[in-house]
Amino acid sequence: MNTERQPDAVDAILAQWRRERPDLDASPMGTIGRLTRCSALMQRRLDEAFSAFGLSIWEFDMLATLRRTGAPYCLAPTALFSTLMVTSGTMTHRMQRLEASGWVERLVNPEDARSKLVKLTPAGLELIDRAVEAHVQNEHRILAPLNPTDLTALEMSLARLLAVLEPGGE
Amino acid sequence: MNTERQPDAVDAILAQWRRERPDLDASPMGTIGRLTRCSALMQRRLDEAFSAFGLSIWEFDMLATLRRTGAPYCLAPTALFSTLMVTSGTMTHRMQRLEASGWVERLVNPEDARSKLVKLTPAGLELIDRAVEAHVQNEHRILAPLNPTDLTALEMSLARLLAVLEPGGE
DNA sequence: CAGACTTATCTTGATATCAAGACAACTTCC
DNA sequence: GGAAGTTGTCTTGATATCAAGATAAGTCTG
Repeated sequence: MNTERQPDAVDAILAQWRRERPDLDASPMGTIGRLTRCSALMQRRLDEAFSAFGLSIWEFDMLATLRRTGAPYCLAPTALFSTLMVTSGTMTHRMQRLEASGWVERLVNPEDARSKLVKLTPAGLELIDRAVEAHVQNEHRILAPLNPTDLTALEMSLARLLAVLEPGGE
Repeated sequence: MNTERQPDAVDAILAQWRRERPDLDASPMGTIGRLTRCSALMQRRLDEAFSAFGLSIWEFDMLATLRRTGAPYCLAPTALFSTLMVTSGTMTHRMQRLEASGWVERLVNPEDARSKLVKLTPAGLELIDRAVEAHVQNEHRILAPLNPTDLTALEMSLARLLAVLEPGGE
């Protein structure tokens, strides 16, 4: 495998730390710095596709989570905020916004009166079905510059890292 | 290289999409989903180290950026918000907070009266020098479960992805 | 079945962020 | 040197987020 590459912004940061704090082994800053930066830049690229549908990232995530559970596209708030890694208070706010936009509705939960279920409306279903197509196309476009070998290596490396980071991941 | 692994949360999401939308090739969702999730989980792990010093992530990032530029630990606001990928308004707010905490001070810029330079105070320097040590140790600890081969592969994959995503990256 | 505990959600108050616009200080170009 | 354009920062107003606490509904035990 070819290991040559052009220096990037993170290399410059590492060089600064080597000069200022030669006592530290800052190598993990390179890995983690690139992870953070890749993720931030990726979110911006993804947002470009969502905004064409008038959706922000969190709106897309909410609707997509409901969509992929399958008919009747309905979940309890706890399932949503656990999956999406936000607090219950944030979820309350999000549900109110999406309900006001007409993309979800709240239903009485016959099995637990503490919950009100969240369900995609027909308009929400139609919207997310179109948006997810554009989203997947956009993702293909973003990753297109990577050749299949590099893409597979990236996939595998991230899976390994995720296994290390995932709560309960051993 | 061993390519076997246990299914993770992202695999489950991909399986849902295959069932619901078999017409879509959702494979990039796996890569990008893991990237996003790794980054989010990583931020939480990093935050644990910062909070021991009473610092939030953005406070650490600000002080560390000033620290690694070397003496006199002084930058113009534009250099800071460009590096840290936030808006100028956010930077104004951050500088006010750090100044109130006594970790930075604002100086007249002799070369450009539109700027007031931001500089680490002695207290800020002392704090970030301690915090960055703990931070680097923490990063080593987080990545320790990865063997050297996997770590190198991750590093290389992220560098390639960053080159693709970085504005002006070709 | 009643009290004690647990769980699911919502409320409240504080913050951090951005977008857009205001404004003053620089720079360019006649 | 001065008008016109550019740049660097701050202000304003709207949002999204979290932590911590409140509240109501479910569950468990004796």
